[in-house]
Amino acid sequence: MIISSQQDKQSPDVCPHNNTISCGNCRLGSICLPLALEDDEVVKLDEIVRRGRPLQKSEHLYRESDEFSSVYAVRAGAIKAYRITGDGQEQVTGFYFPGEIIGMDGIAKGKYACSAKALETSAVCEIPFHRLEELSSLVPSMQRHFFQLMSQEITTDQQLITLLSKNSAEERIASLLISISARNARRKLSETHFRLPMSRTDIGNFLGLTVETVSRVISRFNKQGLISVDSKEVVLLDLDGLKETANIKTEY
Amino acid sequence: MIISSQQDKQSPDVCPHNNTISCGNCRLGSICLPLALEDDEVVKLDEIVRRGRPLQKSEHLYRESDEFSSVYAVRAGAIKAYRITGDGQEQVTGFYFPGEIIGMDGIAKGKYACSAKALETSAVCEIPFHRLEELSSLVPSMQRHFFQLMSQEITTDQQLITLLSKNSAEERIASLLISISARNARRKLSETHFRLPMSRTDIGNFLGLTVETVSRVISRFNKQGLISVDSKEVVLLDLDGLKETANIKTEY
DNA sequence: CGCCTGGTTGAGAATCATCAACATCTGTGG
DNA sequence: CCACAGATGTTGATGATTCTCAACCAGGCG
Repeated sequence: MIISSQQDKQSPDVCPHNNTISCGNCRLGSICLPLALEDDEVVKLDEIVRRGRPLQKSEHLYRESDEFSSVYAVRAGAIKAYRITGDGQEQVTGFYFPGEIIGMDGIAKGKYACSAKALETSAVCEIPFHRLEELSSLVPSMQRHFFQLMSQEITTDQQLITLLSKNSAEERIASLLISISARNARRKLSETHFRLPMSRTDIGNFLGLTVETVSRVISRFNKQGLISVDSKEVVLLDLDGLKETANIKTEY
Repeated sequence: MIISSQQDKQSPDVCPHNNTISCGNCRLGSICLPLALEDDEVVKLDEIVRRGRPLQKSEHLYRESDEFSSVYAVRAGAIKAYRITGDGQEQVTGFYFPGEIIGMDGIAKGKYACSAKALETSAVCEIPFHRLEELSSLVPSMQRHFFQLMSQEITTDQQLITLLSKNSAEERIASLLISISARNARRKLSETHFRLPMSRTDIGNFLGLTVETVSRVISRFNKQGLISVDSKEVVLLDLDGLKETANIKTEY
């Protein structure tokens, strides 16, 4: 019932009642668990999930080379994963929205391969990995589901590889907007009106572009009437036109 | 004992005695299974692994959107994984050498997300996924190992993302050479003398460069005395210099 | 022998990075 | 409440890296 042992005076803007959320009644369930689990299996999952205090903006969930112990389901907000290159630059490897799982890169070596940082006030469900392994052994559909989640991460990464390798600045940025739009739609949010939680710099570091190029392209989309931008608020005015300029198979 | 029911007149250049190889005596075991399995567990694994006929050069192991059924351990040769982009270009997502596992991208959707094609005469061990799932449920260390393999694939992809996003043509090509060198070393082969199994075009499609650029950079490395090239045969003359040119944290 | 694929090399063009100036936003302290 | 500093974003001018187009060469196979 009381989750706040390590929480204390730290949760200014999240309703404490949220702590009573369980996987059974979480409205993200269908995204984070697209799988048909039996009721008692959901209960088992619930027992291992830890719902901690919310993360403030720019707070770290974990850091590169921290000891790996858990994967996390994003419950609210937005998280970016990034690594620092040999010469000190930041490579953003992904943005994670509610219903998505982060941290699976840590399993291989027992240390996280990326750092994870909140882009805005966020909440996550911590899933201790050794408990998840136990549960996966007992519940085949759980094991299957987790294999699928990891495989999904692989194919997502490969789409990004293709994007970076083959597509122009305009195509990359259009693709990102479409991806965010589609992920919003999955959560029953507007697929045309939303707020970008990340900075232009983050977008550039994700898409392999400089801030200036990101800014220019977004301005251009704005002038062309494809989108309407007010700092981080975006309206996709012409989703079809945007998909055309993205020039990729859009399935996400 | 007899594996060749579907094989017949098809294995011209592989010694038939190879068919007696088992996971227990495979000299790649320590790469493909870095994990301490008990003897009886290895036997169980052996029972589910299918060692089929060899693949001829440019033969497909599977194709994008084929129904997913198995992952494959490369036993000999080299395999490339690739996908075709919306506008018909080829994006190579990885090269797979003996001891490495290919096909895990198919788990998420039940269909392979890439095609896999032999770059030279190759042999693979087929591991039917549903059998692997069963075994993973029974043998915790097996489950753990497979989670780690998938996680490894994720971090490898993320390294490629970083390479594509932040590094110049020279850095990318130097990195690829170093990666191949390191993977050879892991297999107790020369880390300085080897044959590139893939074409210049494949390298370009992997690294997000045109053939011309690949060719030019390789010629330049040759002139600079970093390497010595004779078509596909490569000698890394100055591994340290190459690592400097690569300018990345080289861990693979 | 000659074709065809794969590879090399050159010249010019295009995209994006760099450098620089300036605008805007945020939050802090007077 | 305003002023200011620092961070973040925008816009412009210039330049470098890489792509494109084109010609040419080499080797393998019918």
